[in-house]
Parts: sequence; C-alpha cells; structure tokens
Amino acid sequence: MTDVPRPGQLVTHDELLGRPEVVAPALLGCWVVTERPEGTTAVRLTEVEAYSGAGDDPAAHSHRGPTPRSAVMFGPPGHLYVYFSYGMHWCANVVVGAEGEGSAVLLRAGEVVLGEELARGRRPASAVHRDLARGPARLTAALGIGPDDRDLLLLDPRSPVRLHRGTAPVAVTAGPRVGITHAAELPWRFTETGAPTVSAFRAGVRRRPPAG
DNA sequence: TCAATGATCCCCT
DNA sequence: GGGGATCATTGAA
Repeated sequence: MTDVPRPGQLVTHDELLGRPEVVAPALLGCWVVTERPEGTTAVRLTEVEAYSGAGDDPAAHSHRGPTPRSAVMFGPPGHLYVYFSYGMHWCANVVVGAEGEGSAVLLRAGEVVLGEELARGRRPASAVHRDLARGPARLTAALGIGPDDRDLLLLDPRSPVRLHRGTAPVAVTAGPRVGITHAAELPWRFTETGAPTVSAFRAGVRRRPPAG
C-alpha cells in the first residue's frame, strides 16, 4: 500500500443549487475523479467559470433556450455537460442551479493530483506537470473526458466520472471570463489565489480584426 | 502570432 | 432543408 492522496466526500445535489456565480467558487479545490479500465486520474480544480441560464448571460450555451447540444444544461444539477470546441477540443461543465434553469460551471483548469503518468500519456509529451490540466481542453484531455461522458451524473458513487469535495479551504480570486465575446465583463471567472495551474489570461481575443 | 478544424445554430429559402 | 458565420482553444513557430 502506497500513501496515495484521497479526495473528500462526493459533492451533493444541494450544494449545486443557487446562482452559478455563487456555486462556481465553491467548486475550487474540489476533485474531478475519473475511473477508467486503464486506471484512475484526478484533477484538483483551480479555475472555473460561471455561465447563467437565467436569461441574463448571452455567453451561455443555454442562452437561446434548449437545443440538442445544450439540453443537458437544462436537466438536474450535477450532470456533466461536454461540448466540442474549435473543431478539435472537448470542454467539460458541471450543470448547476435548479432543473430547467440552464446554468453551468465550466471547468477551466486544475492540478493533476492522481494518475499523473496516465494523464501525461493523454497529453503531448512536451507538457510539464503544471500544464497537464491548465486550460479547459487540457483538463478534459488529462482526465480522458470526451463525448462518451456526456450527461454522466458526477454525484453518483458508481459513476466513472465524479466530483468530490477538496481536502482544504481555498482562497478565491474573481475576475472577468476568458475567451468569450459576449458579457465578458462579468467577474464570473474564479481562480485559486496564486495557483500556478491557472490558465493564461486572454480575454475576448478576436480571431480576425474588425473590417475597415 | 496564427493556423488548424468541425459541430452547432441562425437565418434564409 | 441548406449555406455560412461563429466559437467558453491549443500548440508550434
């Protein structure tokens, strides 16, 4: 028996109710654990973003009502919303708030705390420890989360992807969200204060300059 | 600094 | 029912 770090108890349904910008910072320090045939990996969350489905957040995928892609967001809290981004990446969210609301928390970055060797095998060989889960697509890659995990209940002890409480309180810093073009001014990005695994800050970069 | 890359969704027929 | 802009990004240069 080796001395392996262990997560806390599973996050509960009730802990995920409430406004996303209130629930999101409480998820910092929590562990996302994935159990696969090849082994277990876990990431301790250091960066998340809140997206509100209450109709006040044009950056939320749920903003225009349920679609085939975003239907999971309108389900009960605690489920995994996975979407495909930029033609090559998968990003993971935790559904929060009441059923039918459409709010979610994007898992932006974390630190690999279990199964580093396995995580490293899912990432480019050049990645150093700090960068293994630094960024939303890197985080899903390191954990091996993909389209097959859509809608999984993270609060179920039998689920292969779960959300556990952390082992210690976390100091939280709030700031503007990253990489979006709408409502980027809302301070709904939450990071663990001083964490080296927080992703690079690139707010609302345009892919092409405005015409003229 | 910028190319890669494709599902999704709006809007028009 | 179909075309085309959009996009909650990353990695290499």
